[in-house]
Amino acid sequence: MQNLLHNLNQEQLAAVTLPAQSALILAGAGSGKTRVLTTRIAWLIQTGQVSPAGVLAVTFTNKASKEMMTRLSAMLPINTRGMWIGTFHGLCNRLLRAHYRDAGLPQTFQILDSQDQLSAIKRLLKSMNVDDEKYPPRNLMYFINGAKDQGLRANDVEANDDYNRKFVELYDLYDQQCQREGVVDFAELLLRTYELLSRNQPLREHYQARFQHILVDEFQDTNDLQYKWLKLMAGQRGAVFAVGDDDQSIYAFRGANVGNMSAFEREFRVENLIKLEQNYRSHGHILDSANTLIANNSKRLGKNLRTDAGHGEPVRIYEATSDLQEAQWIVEETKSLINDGASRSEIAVLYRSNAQSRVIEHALVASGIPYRVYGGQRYFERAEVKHAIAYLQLMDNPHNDSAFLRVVNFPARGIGARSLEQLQDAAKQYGISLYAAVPYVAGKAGATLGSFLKLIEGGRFETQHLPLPEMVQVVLDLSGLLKHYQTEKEGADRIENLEQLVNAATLFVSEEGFGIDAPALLGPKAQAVSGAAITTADGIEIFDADAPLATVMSPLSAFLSHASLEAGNNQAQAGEEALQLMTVHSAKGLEFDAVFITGLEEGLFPHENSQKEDAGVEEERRLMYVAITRAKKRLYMSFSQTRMLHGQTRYNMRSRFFDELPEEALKWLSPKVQQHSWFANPKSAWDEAPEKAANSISKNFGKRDIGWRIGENVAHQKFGEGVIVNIEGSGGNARAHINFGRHGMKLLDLSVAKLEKVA
DNA sequence: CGATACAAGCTTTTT
DNA sequence: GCTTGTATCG
Repeated sequence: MQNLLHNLNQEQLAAVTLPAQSALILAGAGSGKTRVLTTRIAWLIQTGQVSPAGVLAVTFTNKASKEMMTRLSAMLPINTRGMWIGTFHGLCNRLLRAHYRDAGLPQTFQILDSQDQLSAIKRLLKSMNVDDEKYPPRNLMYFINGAKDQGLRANDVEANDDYNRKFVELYDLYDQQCQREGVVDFAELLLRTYELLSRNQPLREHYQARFQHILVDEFQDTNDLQYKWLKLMAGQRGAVFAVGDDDQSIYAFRGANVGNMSAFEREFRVENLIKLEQNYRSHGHILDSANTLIANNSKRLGKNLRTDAGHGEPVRIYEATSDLQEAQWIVEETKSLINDGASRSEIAVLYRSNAQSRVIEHALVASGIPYRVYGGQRYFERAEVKHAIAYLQLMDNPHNDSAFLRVVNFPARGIGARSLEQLQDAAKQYGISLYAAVPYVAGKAGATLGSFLKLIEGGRFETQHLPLPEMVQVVLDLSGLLKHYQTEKEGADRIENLEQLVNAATLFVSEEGFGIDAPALLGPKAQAVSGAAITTADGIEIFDADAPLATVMSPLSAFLSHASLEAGNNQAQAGEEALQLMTVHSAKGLEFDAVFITGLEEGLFPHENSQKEDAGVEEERRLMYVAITRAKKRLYMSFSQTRMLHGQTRYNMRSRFFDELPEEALKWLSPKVQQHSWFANPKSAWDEAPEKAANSISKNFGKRDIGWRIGENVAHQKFGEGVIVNIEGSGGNARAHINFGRHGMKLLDLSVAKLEKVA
């Protein structure tokens, strides 16, 4: 016990040892949040207040839940694998597998990832003859997910016009299609579980009694449904220990509701609100910058980070003439950091949007600095892996039409659009899956389809008693996927990825505790061995969704869930010591010795799409706050006068966030005010497109007489500072397009407008 | 049925 | 500027 609690500061200790009531922990960046969470669990168990089985710990990412289990294993001499620690989705999957009948799902229900969901929606629109120009599939997906994230079914959604009524109707049809195919999307996992527990009192009471302590990580990221889910799980007695930071709420765009924090405080009658404000990560100037910036937000629970480390170095700010030059500068600074002994993996380059990485990557390649970009394609999302998975899905649940369509003619086996049209007609006519409709197709098409059906059924028969990895290997061969890629020129990588799937299966089997006998648990027997059956007073039999997973689902079903729920690492290039490139969003939760925040320009960061709503800019500011607080020792910020975006050169003003930082913590590397001539940069115009450059230069020379230049900084009485983006006309008729940042783009008559030069 | 051409789109993202 | 998705040709 002494061991467990020593090294905690006052605030942390207070949080860890709170009584068994709901509590809210406001944990600032770098304040030891995960430590408090895991120590709390360990302390509860060690002091005998709860058994490991009485703890439910919920996170958002697999990474976070793994981290929690690892740390907990180090603190306690127990097997954490059996504990209920996981993501919202992972835990719901487990519950639904155990109670699939009550939840109204087939035992082998499968999980759609976002890709699958979108294609399912496209398929629905097509079969319903809906104009996908008028009702874009993507919008329908947002609509459906948005509704589900609020806990709303189609008939709960209010629609006030025909357009929305159509969306609601399609939402309903989409749900029907999923039900027919035995598939659920991510939001459905949560909603189904929520509905299951709302509806089924004995089941609800069972879990409510079981989980006396519920701990939630990153609480600020919960959406409405997750909040309701927690409320339901906790019941009247459960103690919810919520850890979060309202200043780091950056996922409102996908349904996260920071308001859940204050709602929680109220509705869970929180008596203990503890703030963790001691920061162990960043030096003073960096922290001051973060604090000063975030103070500009209005809706905050209120928190100020402090550090014992001194001021440290000032925040370095650099103004580049072009995005190209900004990248160049990053390379130079990185080189000198490495020269001074910095480790490449301890340096991060952050940007607001992915498109910005290209210029930087270019410069890095040219200079030979190894780097790693986060956010690329993930293992289970690769086309060839998805194909292999689709074969496995069909063997486990043949009614999954998405899987069927993905591989029915891949590798090519002569089943074209015409055959499929016949098949789809038959399926629609009888209201059955494509797989089930195959016997209804006559002629040659029917025969070819029939042989595909035999392929799947043969595969299932052949592999039914094999351990999972061997099953995967057989499917790779039988499907013809390996052969297909062998004949393809660039198939080597794909074959390697496919072979990797066998390894992934092996690893999965050993990690999740599916022993060699696991296939014996397939089918209805699975429940009989769980040994956790409960009979309630009303005689309802309940099987507790207890670990190991092997007791509630077959290895194949489990592996397929795993593939959907954990798409795998998204690090592009693994291996050596490399510079870290990522969006600010993906940097959340990470820390680095040195951090570059790049592209700090009005329109980019804060992003233009966010500027319409007030709440939008506040979220951008929180995003900036997250970015700043990633840095331990050194922080750079940069912006550029010109930037290529969507194939066009844009002239941006520096971000408003610079005006919200404490001047005394900053050091401007380039003069704060500089001549804004793009002639000054020999690379920008001349080298790239000689013709274009000549044009704009002659244009510019032509405008000399008006006294204004493209790219020049100006000030307007009403609109404030802006940049001249373009000049049209000449002499007394000259008009200028001026980007006033937060006031937008204006077209002003130069002979009339009262403009001042900003030196 | 497969390969190639052109148009449209384009913040952030985990599960 | 580049990627993605569909339309058309062979």
